[in-house]
Amino acid sequence: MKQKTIEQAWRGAERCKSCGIRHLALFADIPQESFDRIHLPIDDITFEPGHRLYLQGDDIPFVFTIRSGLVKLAQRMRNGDRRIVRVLGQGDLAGLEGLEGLPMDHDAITLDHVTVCRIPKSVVKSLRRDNPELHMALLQRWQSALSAANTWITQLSTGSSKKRVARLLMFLHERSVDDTFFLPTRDDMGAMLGITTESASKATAEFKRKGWLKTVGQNRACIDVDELAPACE
Amino acid sequence: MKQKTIEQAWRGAERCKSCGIRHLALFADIPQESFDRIHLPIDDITFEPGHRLYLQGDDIPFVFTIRSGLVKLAQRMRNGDRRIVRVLGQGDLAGLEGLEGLPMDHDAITLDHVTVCRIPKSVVKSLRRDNPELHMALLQRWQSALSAANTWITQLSTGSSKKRVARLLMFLHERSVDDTFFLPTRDDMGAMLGITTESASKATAEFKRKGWLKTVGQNRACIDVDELAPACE
DNA sequence: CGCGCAATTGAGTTATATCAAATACGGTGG
DNA sequence: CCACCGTATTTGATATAACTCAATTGCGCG
Repeated sequence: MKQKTIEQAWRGAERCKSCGIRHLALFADIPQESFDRIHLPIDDITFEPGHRLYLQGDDIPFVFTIRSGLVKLAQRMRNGDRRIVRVLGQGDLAGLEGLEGLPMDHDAITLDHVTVCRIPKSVVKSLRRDNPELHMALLQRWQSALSAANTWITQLSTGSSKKRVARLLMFLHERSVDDTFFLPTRDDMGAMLGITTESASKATAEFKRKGWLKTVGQNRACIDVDELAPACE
Repeated sequence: MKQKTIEQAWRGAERCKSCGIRHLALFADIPQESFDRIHLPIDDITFEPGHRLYLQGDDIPFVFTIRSGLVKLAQRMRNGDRRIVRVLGQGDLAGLEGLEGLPMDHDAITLDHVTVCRIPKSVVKSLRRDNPELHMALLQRWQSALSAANTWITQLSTGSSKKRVARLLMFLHERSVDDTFFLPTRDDMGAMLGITTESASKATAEFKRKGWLKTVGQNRACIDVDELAPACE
């Protein structure tokens, strides 16, 4: 269970100006001049799969923008069961509740190789003071997180196990940049869908047998959307 | 299917100053002077059970603060299934996504008798311009909505049907002002928990037989918390 | 009193969980 | 390079829980 972290810190907000996903990122509409006033460290960091950005109960002084890769948000319950409540992808924000001074109510763990921007709370707060654009951006992030949570409930926690797996595959497919996407372990799939590992495996295996799902390399896959769509209901 | 609405509009924001749940409401920390500058209509409205505040797809110019009673948020899926994604109570906000100019992604329907404040978007926006307190309040509402959504997934969409019902009863109990609380129809319980009406009924009936749940009048009930807690796991 | 709706209950079916075993796979060390 | 080992996945058999369908009961209201 060794966890090695590869950190490639770029120290400095000037990188934000030329950010490749700036249009998706938190500071999308912030004018250049605002950046010039920042001298606080915004780090660009790479993590390998399984890295914990933060854990339930943590009180962290950062917000993370996902630049690439997937991050799972999981809650652990008293009895030891865990449930993945959401998966974040490119452009999503992790650790928003920290801005309100609240401890995290979930673990945030990388699924695959992930690059993030780690932004100190203080930067967000100081920019927020005089940038209505950032405010709007924050509210929009919050809103999209909420609507994603709704989707998670209606699409991924409802219906037969086969339907849930089919919908999860579509969900992952839609969020992918190329035609392949990250295929979670059956264990994680179960935790996302509220079913057992075995049920997730049986559904996945069946889709593979039918040729609707093809694995590519180790952890990636692609789907035949037209064939799989009916299975989503 | 006749819907009668009892509207008792109080026209005028000056009522906010003396609002009984001001400490819970959206404008909790807004200074008095700010209110004095508002001459836009904030209405105090009473609805009977089953009233639709808004429907999925609607584009409404209001935000609602729940003053009393319960409101269910439900999403309808293509195949006709519906799922209740959250229940709002005193102090919660409904229709937040309208502030971002988005259409509603769910229905908001009163469960019991409900009183709300109906606040025009324009009021929120104009107050937001120069009131950092309102910004904070909005962000906090959003955050608590998100954390409620997480709870909904981990507590009410996971485990056996009996566990889900038990957790729902605890959830409703905790949010009630007195020792009794609103008991939803078995149909709504099913839509909240992702189980069938019959399964909800069987669990409810069993708890009643065991004396852990007692119905009070038509739609209300109270529970023996100590007895029911173990059933939540 | 009887009507209509909601809740409850029961029997039979089906899907999922559970338990157990076999297989595939990647990484390690000889 | 290959054999081996630990882990993840797949598969199967069985038990159990939930769904489905149908009938009955209970209750408020006209």
